[in-house]
Amino acid sequence: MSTSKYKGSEPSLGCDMGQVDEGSFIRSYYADGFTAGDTASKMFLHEQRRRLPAFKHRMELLYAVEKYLAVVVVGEPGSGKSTQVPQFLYEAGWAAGGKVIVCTQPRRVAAAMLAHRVAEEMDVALGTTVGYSVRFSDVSSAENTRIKYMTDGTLMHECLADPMLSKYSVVVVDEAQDRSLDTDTLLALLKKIMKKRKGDFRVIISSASLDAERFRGYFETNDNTLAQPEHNTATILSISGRIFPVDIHYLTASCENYLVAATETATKIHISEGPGDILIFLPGKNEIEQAISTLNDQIDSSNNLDSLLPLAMYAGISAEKQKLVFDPPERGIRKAIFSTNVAETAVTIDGVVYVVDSGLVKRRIFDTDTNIDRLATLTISKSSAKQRAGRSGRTRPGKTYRLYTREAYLSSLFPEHEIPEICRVSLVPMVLMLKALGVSNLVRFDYLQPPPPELLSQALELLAELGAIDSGTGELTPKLGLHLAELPLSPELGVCLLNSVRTFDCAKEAISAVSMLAAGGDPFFVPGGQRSEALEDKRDFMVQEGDVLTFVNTHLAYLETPARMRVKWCNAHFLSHRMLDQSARIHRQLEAMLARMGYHNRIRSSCGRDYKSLQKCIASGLFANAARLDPSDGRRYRLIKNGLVVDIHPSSIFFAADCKPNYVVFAQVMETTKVYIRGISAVDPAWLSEIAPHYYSAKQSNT
DNA sequence: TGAGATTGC
Repeated sequence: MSTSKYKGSEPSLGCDMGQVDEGSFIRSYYADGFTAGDTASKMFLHEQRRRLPAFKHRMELLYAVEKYLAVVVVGEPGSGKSTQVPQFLYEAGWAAGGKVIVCTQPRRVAAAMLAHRVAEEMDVALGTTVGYSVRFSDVSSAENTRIKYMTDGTLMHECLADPMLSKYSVVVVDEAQDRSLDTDTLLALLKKIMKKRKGDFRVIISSASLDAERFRGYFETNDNTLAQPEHNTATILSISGRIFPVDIHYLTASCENYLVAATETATKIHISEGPGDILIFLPGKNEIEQAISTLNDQIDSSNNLDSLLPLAMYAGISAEKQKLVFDPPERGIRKAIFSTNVAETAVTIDGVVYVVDSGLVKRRIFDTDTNIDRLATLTISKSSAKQRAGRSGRTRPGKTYRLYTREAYLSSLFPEHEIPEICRVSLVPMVLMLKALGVSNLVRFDYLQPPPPELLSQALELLAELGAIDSGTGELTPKLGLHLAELPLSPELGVCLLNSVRTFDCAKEAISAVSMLAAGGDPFFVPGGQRSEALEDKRDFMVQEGDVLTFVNTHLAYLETPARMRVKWCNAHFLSHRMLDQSARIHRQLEAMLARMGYHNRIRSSCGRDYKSLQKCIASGLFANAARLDPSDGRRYRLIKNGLVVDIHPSSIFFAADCKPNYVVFAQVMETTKVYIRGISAVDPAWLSEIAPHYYSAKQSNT
């Protein structure tokens, strides 16, 4: 790199290499297309397996699992731990007697890909000896599957039906360093199970970073009736990875505008460095679109940037655009992929040799003073920065350009780790799960890391308001509370759903409403060039009662469209097929769950044109999210619970309406550029006190 | 009046 802005490089950094490492195998699986029956490829796979670093530690691992109840495996990326550890356990007999070895992942795709890979290595059909089970797709057999990949959320929910996880002999919790709320909750449950199952159960915690001692200490117990020969119950095992060096470059002085710096760095890499794609980490979609448009202008006005191709990558991007990101570029073309942190862990893009890191991320922060989520742009942690850098060295030595100084990086501005979710998100799902499993004292519960008390009390308060927790005993209410723990929904939406079959007889519409809100709401997209056409189309679906009924209308129209026509239909109406497809899957799952809960003869009930019962049903779950039009202003609202002034989100049908309803309930409130409410439904204030007298008699004085 | 990070049951 010729630029003088950067200096020095750091000693090489642990990062991915693997020809067969976990992350990139989906590509080898699909692209190379070698099949399990092919002798040459079988030998190739076998040979690859033996070359993995994990293979050298096979005996050591099996010895540790024999001797200790909990083993923390520290394996660098590319070590093969996620594919090999379950196979070693299987070969050593841990699946004997019909027991199952389960390996959990934080993300669905990872679970599916790993199962594909391991089935291939073991030369079995997927869904037989090796399978996986994630939301919406169970490719496993209750009789035959011995190695099962799952998401940690799925396994956690299995505890409701089988609290001792009695089918399983070993649970491998992979990627534990992610510290998602589900992972932390699952680890706490596994510790309880480990103590109760007296020696016939093992937990393996697999983590990439240096949190090993925390995990080991957590699983260590002094109960010497549990451990085999010694008094230890937990140990640590390290597996080295395969490492390509990554050169890290820092700015010599902090930059004023990171977007300008990002595009400049990309063009300089393009002009002065060898082949390889560039991955640029930016905090959000807006920043990405802005950087790409700047870069496109530069490409248009310059002769030597012809072969640079800017692309965008973020979670909500269309399948079409996503394909461009993953497909290899044409010969002689270099991709410059501007991405959010999806590319940090969730997806792997092959061919990346250069990384440009803005050092920023957008993250949701829950403000316990106002009970409002804020989407804030924050400095990443040092472990995130290392993870991002590692993305440049997956296939050969790489280079990473950090758009901040080395001094800044080493300072406390960049924290060592991300704050784990248990300390910063709503704890409602965890509280429901623990209560459902009979944990009565949540404050004194044995967590891996105790959550802040404000978050715990906020969750308990909300659940009590909704009637899921008995405020006298503090236990889950027998029917509502337990059902809410089972449903894959926020408790507010869960209450809407259950009330639709219990009281309001509008299940058909309510399932649609809840599925749409659970899938993220707003299915309408408004492309820059075709604003008026898109808004015109949206008007056809609009219902004046509000966004939620508009979503229901759209969802029902989608379901009535024949499956093979749906993509086309969505494109023609400026609707997100991804979102509507997701809500249709949720819809099917919720119908099935209601039937299993004994409401099978109520799930077809429909309110038809009687929108009032549907609106009341929505309000019955969202009553605490109520707002009143500010009469002095006529376009902003005040939250009834705390008087906070909020704005209508521009995606709402009420945003541009001349006459706005006096009272509304909403599905979400979040502070971005302003405090916005979205997923809005008009209500009659009399319904609120009718539906939730306990809530509104107490709060009356505030309004 | 003017807009969005990400994952999961």
